[in-house]
Amino acid sequence: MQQIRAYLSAITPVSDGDWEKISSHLKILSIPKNSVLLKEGQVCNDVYFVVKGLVRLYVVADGKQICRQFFFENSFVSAYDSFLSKQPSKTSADVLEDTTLYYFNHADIQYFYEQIPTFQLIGRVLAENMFIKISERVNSFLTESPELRYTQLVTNRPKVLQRIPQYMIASYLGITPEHLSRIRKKMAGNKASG
Amino acid sequence: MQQIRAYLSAITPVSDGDWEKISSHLKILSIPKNSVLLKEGQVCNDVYFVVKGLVRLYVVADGKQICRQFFFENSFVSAYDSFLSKQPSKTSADVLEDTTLYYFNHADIQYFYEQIPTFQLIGRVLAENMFIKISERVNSFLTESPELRYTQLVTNRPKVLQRIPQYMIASYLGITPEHLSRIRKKMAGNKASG
DNA sequence: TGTTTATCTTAACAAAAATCAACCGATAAA
DNA sequence: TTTATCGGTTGATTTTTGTTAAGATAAACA
Repeated sequence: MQQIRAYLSAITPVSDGDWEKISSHLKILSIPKNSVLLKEGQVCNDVYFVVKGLVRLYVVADGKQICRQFFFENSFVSAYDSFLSKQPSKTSADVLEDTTLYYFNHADIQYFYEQIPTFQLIGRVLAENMFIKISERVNSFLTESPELRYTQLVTNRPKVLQRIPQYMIASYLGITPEHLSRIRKKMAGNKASG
Repeated sequence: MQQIRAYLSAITPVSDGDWEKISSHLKILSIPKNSVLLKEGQVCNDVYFVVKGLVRLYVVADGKQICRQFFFENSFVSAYDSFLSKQPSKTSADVLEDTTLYYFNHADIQYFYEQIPTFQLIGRVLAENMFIKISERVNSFLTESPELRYTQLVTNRPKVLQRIPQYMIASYLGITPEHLSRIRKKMAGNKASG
């Protein structure tokens, strides 16, 4: 639980009183690998904080699951568009390992916004940070080849390589598993000869 | 200027006193077609509101300009990642028509956050909305073909078609101008025969 | 342990998209 | 008016990526 306080404190100081208000609303959830957190069509009513394990957001297109993002320990995750708009989510969520989460719901957060003056600042910075991260993802689709996107992933997010099956990484990169396999083969060859 | 007040009031009520504080910091800028607003490598220090005309954000890759987004009348625009982080921007900005803008800088916004309690809420909602919009763009790259991305653009953002040259739209969709031309030809054919 | 299932790789082929180059039409400049 | 220039189109070709199908590896499980 102190992980969350530390996370929020990095944005703005959290007093003991404020933390009491927040922590008293936190619920904990431990679920095994492959458990579903949110199904497409449901309204997302919760924001999760990953303590242990890993959450995946994905969309289904042409019957295939396409991974939007992976969230590891010490990060917040939600189908935030659905959460904010209260519209049915196009995104689904599940966990790829045995996972422990803290979470709070829409009403909790409304309460925080009303009762904790600095929580507006926290909410803003969290949204800003999400925006910055996803902006980089758009940039990578616009300016980088799949091969470069993969090498960037290797250097910037090694955890993804270590903990997520390759066919899911392929969908995250916007390519087929077969194509990613070829990219890896090609890179291995280059590395050996160069 | 009332456009801005209306825009913000749609998020949360803006009192006369708050509006006085905000509007007294607004600066206006009228610039001709093709003027540069921000060059790659500069730190973005301003947030603009488009009164008339149209702003383009783009990145340069392999010597080519690739359009990230277009902003028409009645919208806020900034290289927001650079603005927030105060790091040199990878994104450039210019105007594609004679354009009139209101703008305020980083210090102005800090002042708003400190002096106007509800401005934190406004900043949060603006960031949330930007996040939701760009999320849809990521989704479109992950799940849609270039042809579908184009047809979606035709139906959802006709202004883009009307006011922006085709080769820029192509880069926005992540394809070459030649390919977009072929997509259009194919669609015109389908329409005639279907 | 052996057996099943999931994941990854490989190859042959097909489709999609990029590249290269020529050309057309409209607009702007001389 | 003539001449450049720019944006768009088209065709031929190459490159990239997807599809299909088969086999290899490895993990999960009885």
